[in-house]
Amino acid sequence: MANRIISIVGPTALGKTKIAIMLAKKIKGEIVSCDSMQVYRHMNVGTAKPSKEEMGNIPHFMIDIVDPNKNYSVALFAKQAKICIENIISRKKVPLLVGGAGLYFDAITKDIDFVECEADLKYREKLFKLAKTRGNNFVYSILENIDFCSFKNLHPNNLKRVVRALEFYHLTGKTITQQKSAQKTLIYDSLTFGLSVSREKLYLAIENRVDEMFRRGFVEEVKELLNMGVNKFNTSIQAIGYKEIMNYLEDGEDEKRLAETIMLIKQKSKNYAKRQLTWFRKNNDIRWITLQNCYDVKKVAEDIFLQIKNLF
RNA sequence: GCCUUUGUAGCUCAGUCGGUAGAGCAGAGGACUGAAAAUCCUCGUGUCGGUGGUUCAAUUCCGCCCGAAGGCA
Repeated sequence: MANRIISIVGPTALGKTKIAIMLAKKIKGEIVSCDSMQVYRHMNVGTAKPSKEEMGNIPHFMIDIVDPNKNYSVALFAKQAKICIENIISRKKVPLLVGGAGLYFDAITKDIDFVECEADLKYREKLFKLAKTRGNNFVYSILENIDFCSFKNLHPNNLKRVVRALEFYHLTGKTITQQKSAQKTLIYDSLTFGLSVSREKLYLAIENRVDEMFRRGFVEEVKELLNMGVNKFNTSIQAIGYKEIMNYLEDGEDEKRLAETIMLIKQKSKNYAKRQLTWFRKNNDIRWITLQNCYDVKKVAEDIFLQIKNLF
């Protein structure tokens, strides 16, 4: 029997973090963040990371574990998060997996088996250049004879994935398709709750959250990152908000452009929320909780508690 | 008051030498196995500002009206 964990997923800005903390207090839970950007240190405001006070005395894992000028990946996340979960279980506490990063979530709950395979940046670069000179279709066509299944599934313009599929074969001699089919049985049995609201309310909540981030010093946070030597090639700065503010700062500050930047960030966040929903909606194991009000965090925590209290 | 420019999709704008129109963004839906807050795919009928006129046919040409921007007085 797989180990039981509780998960809370859903689009950004619905209060997953707060709900998880409330729930953790009721069931002796410990939180494992499932977020691709909260892993970075010094990125607090823009990732809506919970503060020490908000965390209360609930232990949090997979937050602040890597410097923003270092590269991180799902594979590393999966490896480290599983260790965290094991430790929590061994302490007889309940692991609460919380976050909105779909692939990261699947990596844990579907136990994706990432074989040892570092990135080969030079090979990637070579393929990208090839695509530039000879076109996306040319690189795409290379894949046809190597991994026909991926070839069929990928679109030629999705260069990033086409290149990754080729890179994977280049490094391991196996195809991504072969890796996918070599699934193991699941280690964890996740009882997963998904949060949702009407699109209108979701978008409103996102706008409010972005405004709040700027009140809390989002711009200053980005400046500090730049001072630390973080640059546009770091994965961390690709987070929504960070790259936009970085562009804004490059041309000198100005009130009108700041307003435009804020608008842009709101827009990108909405686009992202939409993608998160697309990811989670296809997951049939999720128990959806439809919020009437985005700020009624307490009620949702109570609701989830009622559904799980008999399990522990 | 006069002159000029301008009014086309929710927004920014193309375009039609007269045969009722299309991009980007937004929006909606979808994909996703080592960058994933990334990357990518699909979806475009709108009184072409209003109203008269010319014409077989006007969003396109002409007149008038209304709105916007700029210039001259």
